[in-house]
Amino acid sequence: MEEIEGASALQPARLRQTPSWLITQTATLTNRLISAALTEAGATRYHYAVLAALEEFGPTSQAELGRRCHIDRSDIVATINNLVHERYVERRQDPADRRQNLITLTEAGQQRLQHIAGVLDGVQHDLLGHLAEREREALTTTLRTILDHPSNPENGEASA
Amino acid sequence: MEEIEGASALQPARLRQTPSWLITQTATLTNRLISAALTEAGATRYHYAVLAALEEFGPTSQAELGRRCHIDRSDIVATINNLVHERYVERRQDPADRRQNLITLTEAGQQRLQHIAGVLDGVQHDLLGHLAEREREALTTTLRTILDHPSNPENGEASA
DNA sequence: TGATATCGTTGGTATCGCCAACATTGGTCA
DNA sequence: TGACCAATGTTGGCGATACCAACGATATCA
Repeated sequence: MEEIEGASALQPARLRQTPSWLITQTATLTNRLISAALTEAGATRYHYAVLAALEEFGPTSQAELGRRCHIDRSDIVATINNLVHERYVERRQDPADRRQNLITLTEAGQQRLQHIAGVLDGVQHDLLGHLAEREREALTTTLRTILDHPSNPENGEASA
Repeated sequence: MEEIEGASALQPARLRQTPSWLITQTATLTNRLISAALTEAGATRYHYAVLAALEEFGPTSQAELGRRCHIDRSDIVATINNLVHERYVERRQDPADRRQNLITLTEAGQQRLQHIAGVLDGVQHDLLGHLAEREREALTTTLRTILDHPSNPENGEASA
């Protein structure tokens, strides 16, 4: 073992001083852990987002689901297809507006959501378990602040 | 305007209470801003990472660049091809170890790095400019802590 | 009625991260 | 020395994520 793997992996300081870089780097790590856990559970993050939205808001159209979860309409289609196939949601046309599909969470879908949430809790523990409680809270607060700021295109439009 | 775009985009509370979700969500926003800025500049994040590594560590082999920047060997190839074509780096075989290519930063590459860094600074300002200085520092500190933790596979291997 | 907008859907694009395989080269060990 | 293993660069591919463009069907508004 002439060369230790980790020892040669010193990152350029410039990258470690670039917050936006740190964010994406952390997200890469997070995604790796989340994907591994979710893949094992046969789910994706889109699944989790959609199920969570349905639980909280009840039957919702696909377009609305996309807006709430920041997922493109076209990606919602595949996600719903998948969830329908596994009987976690039901898709039916809205009689009041036949352009829309109303997506409904099933009982199995409700349980599915609980299970996925548990998986994510595990990942969260691996990822943030070593942080002080205050630090963890500060992190989520800061991230929410960033996401709610007008620099996020999602927020800029609403005028009233 | 019967329905305001932003108003219907209320995220499920469950997502806003899941730190790992917030991280990836923030990263998505960050990537969107970064990609837009970098695309306009004709660069990618791989370009930035590689140029930064070359500036800091001098001529480096492709494999070593990959390890330092957490980029796969195969992706380094395309990145270097691109940078060579634009004359930002030079690729030549290492006479001391003919398996390796030594990648060298050119003068133009140095300036290129400065330019990209400026672009990223702008994004950073849009993204984090509204945070208090202390909050921004706490964020980078926390993210570095997460990245340096053993939950990151990159850190686990090195034993000595 | 005609113009406009929304919805679901299909299909395509780009980045990113990763993996398998191969030939070349270097180092190690019997 | 020769056999074996490791590292490198390269090619090709895969899957997840995040988009965008366009279409037909439907709804709404002037």
